Amino acid sequence: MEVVPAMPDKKPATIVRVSEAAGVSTATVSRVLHKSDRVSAETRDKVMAAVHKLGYQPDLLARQFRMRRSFTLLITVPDITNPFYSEIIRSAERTASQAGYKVVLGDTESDPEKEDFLTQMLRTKQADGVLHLSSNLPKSLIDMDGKLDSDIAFVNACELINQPGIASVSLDNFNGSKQMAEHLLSLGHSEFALIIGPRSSPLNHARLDGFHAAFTNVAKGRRSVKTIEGDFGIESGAIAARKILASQSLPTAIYCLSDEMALGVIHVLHEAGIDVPGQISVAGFDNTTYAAYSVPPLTTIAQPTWKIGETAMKMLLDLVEQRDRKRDQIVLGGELIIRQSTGPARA
Amino acid sequence: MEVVPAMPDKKPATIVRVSEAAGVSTATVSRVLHKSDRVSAETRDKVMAAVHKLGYQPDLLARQFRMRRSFTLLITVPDITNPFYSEIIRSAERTASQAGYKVVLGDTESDPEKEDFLTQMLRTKQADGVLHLSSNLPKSLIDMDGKLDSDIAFVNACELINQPGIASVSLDNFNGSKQMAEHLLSLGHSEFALIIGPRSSPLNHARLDGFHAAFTNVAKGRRSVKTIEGDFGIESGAIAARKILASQSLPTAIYCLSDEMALGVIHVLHEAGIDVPGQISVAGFDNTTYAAYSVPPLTTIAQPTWKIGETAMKMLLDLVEQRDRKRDQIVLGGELIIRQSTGPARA
DNA sequence: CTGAAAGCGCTTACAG
DNA sequence: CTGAAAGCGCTTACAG
Repeated sequence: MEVVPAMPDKKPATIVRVSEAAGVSTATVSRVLHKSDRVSAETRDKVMAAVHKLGYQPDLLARQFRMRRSFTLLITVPDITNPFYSEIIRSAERTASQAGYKVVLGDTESDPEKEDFLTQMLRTKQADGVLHLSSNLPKSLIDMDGKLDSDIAFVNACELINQPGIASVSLDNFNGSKQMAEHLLSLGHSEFALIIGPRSSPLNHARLDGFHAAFTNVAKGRRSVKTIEGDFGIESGAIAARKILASQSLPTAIYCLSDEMALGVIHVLHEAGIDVPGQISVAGFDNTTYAAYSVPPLTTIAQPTWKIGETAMKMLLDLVEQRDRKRDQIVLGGELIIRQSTGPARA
Repeated sequence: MEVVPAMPDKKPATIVRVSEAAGVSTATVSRVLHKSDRVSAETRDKVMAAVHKLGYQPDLLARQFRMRRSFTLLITVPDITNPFYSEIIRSAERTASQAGYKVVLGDTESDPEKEDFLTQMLRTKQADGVLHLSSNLPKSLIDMDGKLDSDIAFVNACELINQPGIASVSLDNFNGSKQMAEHLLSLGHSEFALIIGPRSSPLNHARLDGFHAAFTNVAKGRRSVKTIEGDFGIESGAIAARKILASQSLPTAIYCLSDEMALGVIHVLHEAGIDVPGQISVAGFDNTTYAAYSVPPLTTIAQPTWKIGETAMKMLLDLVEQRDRKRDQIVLGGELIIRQSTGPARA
């Protein structure tokens, strides 16, 4: 015969009911559940038995309220659609969840208003800290001297805010770009088109400086560099490529400051029947998954995305749990990955 | 002369301090802030003045606790790295935030354990509802009869759970796949390789059935279909392509049940010097951004990602706010997009 | 090792 | 239209 299960109470069990069932105080239940300090094994067993019997799930909203923190960390992402960020997010998320924190992803679409709206979560206590992947300092986190409020657990990564004293992890953009320029020069290129990100992004400067730093005095005289602005997205790369094709003389190499833009460029060149790298070499920056699978596979600068996400999140956790107030600025090295999209300059 | 700003209080203002400053009760402040019902204009002005003067930011953790909801919605994403989901997430997120809800993204990596862990958030009140993009029913949401707990605000999308009575929005996979098969047949193809997703995914069945339904009795006799399992990701497409190349006879068309896999296939064919579509046609499914920019551009079935995300999120909001308990199952049509990766079968 | 009790900052019947 | 007051479910000094 089947035993008909008793109709369970509609309301979920609370800590009070657990404490009654176990014959202890709510303080003891709380201690068993969260800090194993000084609870007798016997008491612990009684409590755990009651927890299981009642199917108790703590009301985390109450706990968060009481403890004045949400155990939630915010990541503000400029473009959730860009695979470069996906990997950073994934590693940051893993690091956070191992430490018992949830992650909220905010897709800002590079809009300062949205960044501002999202970072309000820190002021309203809905997030304990933020990993900010943008060079804009959100208004909502500024204190009266116009600087980042020092009470806020804030880590900046990838795109850096131009202000001292902010914890950050970023790539050595200068040297990454310099390596790429050296590679291109070694292949005999001298007529370049550069597709850069939005002018507002400080990234462009470091990468442009690195690029120019590669030219020796000899090379300087003969080079020509045409610069076009994109937004790091694939479509902007395609648009820029069409502009290049419409111009008088074609460059021998197109260097894009993101893989996405490079993918857009390769697409348009293929459409126009131009061989890559036979007629024009194309290079990117980031080494996203698609760079490796592109046709032809893309020469690029690999960012250590996994390490960036993990390092930045660890710094944030240190800040949140106040283990550390050092506010380090960490710069990681990039690596030149030579694939088939670059080759000797055409005669 | 500069006025030195007074040292502000360390602690943020509370509703009590606002009520004191405004000379009203906390009840009135709360009413002004959240429900405009029956508050005199005069009182409202006094309260708002106090709010601004003190720079009051409500403690949302307290509010959430008191109201027994978090105004947070969870989206469980099988693979945050797949651009197909990015668009769905973006539209769902916009819909939610317009309604005043935050969105938490959980990257499950198709792991039922992680799905289960994340959906615990509904039990602990950290999320008011979930948009679940997976065909696994999370253990933590099951009630005693082994079915989805009807108290949970749950909407299923894309990959569907095989159980009746669950609100969902999905694509007409059968007819999408059938259209693709008809396109391929019209080009004279008869030797096919099919790269499918993981066997555990019910999607495969609908798409396989649709594919086979396109064959007339006449065509049936002459066709050959070889099936290889992938995981919808780009690398699994590349691996499958290498298997195909290693086999005795090459198919005339490779139909992949995701664009990502198709991109992996095209990459490997290019590497092997095989012309697409001259020697082998390649087709995908999803119409992600990269499908359009692929070299050659990819023939695929467009999913209305924007509409899926928006519709699913609206259903979830209806459930959460109890406007609706209908639990509709919505099926949206796909669209065949013919690009240059498919062509006439080689002789 | 354990308990009694205060209190976190809100919202919401209830009463007027 | 407004106020006094209860109470949401926890955690944490404090005391023993």
